[in-house]
Amino acid sequence: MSDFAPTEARLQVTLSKYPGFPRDPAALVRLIKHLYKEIHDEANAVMKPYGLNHPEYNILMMMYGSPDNSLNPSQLADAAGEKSANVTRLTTQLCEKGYIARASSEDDRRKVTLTLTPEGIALIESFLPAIVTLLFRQTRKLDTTEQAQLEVLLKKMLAGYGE
Amino acid sequence: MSDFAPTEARLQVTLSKYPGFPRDPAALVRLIKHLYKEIHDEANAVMKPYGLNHPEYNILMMMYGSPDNSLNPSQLADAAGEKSANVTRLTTQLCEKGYIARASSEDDRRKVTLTLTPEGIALIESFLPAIVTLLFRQTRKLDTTEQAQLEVLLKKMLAGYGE
DNA sequence: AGTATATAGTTCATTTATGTATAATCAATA
DNA sequence: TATTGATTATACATAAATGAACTATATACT
Repeated sequence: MSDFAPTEARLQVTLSKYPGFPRDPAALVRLIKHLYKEIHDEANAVMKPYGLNHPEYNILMMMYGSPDNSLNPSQLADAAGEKSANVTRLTTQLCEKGYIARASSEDDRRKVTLTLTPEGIALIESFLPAIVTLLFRQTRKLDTTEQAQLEVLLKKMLAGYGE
Repeated sequence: MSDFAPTEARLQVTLSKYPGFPRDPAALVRLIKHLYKEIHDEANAVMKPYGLNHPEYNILMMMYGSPDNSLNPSQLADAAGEKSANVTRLTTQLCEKGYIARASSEDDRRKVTLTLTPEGIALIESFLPAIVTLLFRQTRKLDTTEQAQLEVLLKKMLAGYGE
């Protein structure tokens, strides 16, 4: 189990040295950091047998979450939280593997349309059972009410960014 | 403001294509991913004037959170959530900048003791006001009760990992 | 004591991510 | 319709992170 107690002890020490340090906000940020690290590492481990890593998984799932299985690179960057240069690299790899296809848009020829191929969709549906298992495992300490509460609070916190 | 609505729409589409997909766990994981990205980017921006990035900030703060301002590389790796090879690189940089000092332990000569220098402590205390401001800003949408609730729920979720 | 096993940390090769510059296209407007 | 200013995506150089192999020291076992 991931133990947060050492982090709390460090926050106490920090507070004793620098009394103005906001303990609770810092604890939240550190918790999110820890959780993200676990999520990232575990997703990487689950995807490895499929020859993918976590960012590639994200790219594929963002496209799968689109009604027509396709997005532009900039939409993908936004959806997956990747820098655009990184999206180019990741999608190039996925194209080379045959999971997505590139096509230049007709309406705006600056744009590129990326679409999941049938092989890409088949791949996604082959790894989704493992992902579903992972997601349940990662949230199993929270009942459905707590999950809903947590979602509300995280959304609220997210609303404080970039304004 | 960071908008989570597109993510929710994508989850709906995913659910329609693959009904077994667990909507709420996936939403939580994606929220944490988004939040971490914001935290990471904003911390990088705040630290840039001090010639540091987010991981370097973390290293320094983990040491500052220790009573004697010192930790071993392996403790640092654990505390900051970095791989040990990365800790070597980051701490070497911070040593070169004069913010921390390396010394080999006396009791166990395999171990290395990393300690904040007076310059390192002075640097930390010079950027902490900006960090405090950032932390308040990042959590300003949550009142103190909500922050406490969120902390409880995140800790509970974190407990589901690595068991 | 002597040998195996484990641990701490670093090094190095490779992979992954970022920032900046560039090319192509579009939109507005003078 | 030419010109200017955005926008979209990519290329390229640089930086950061990872995994695997390696060195040195400590611990356990017989």
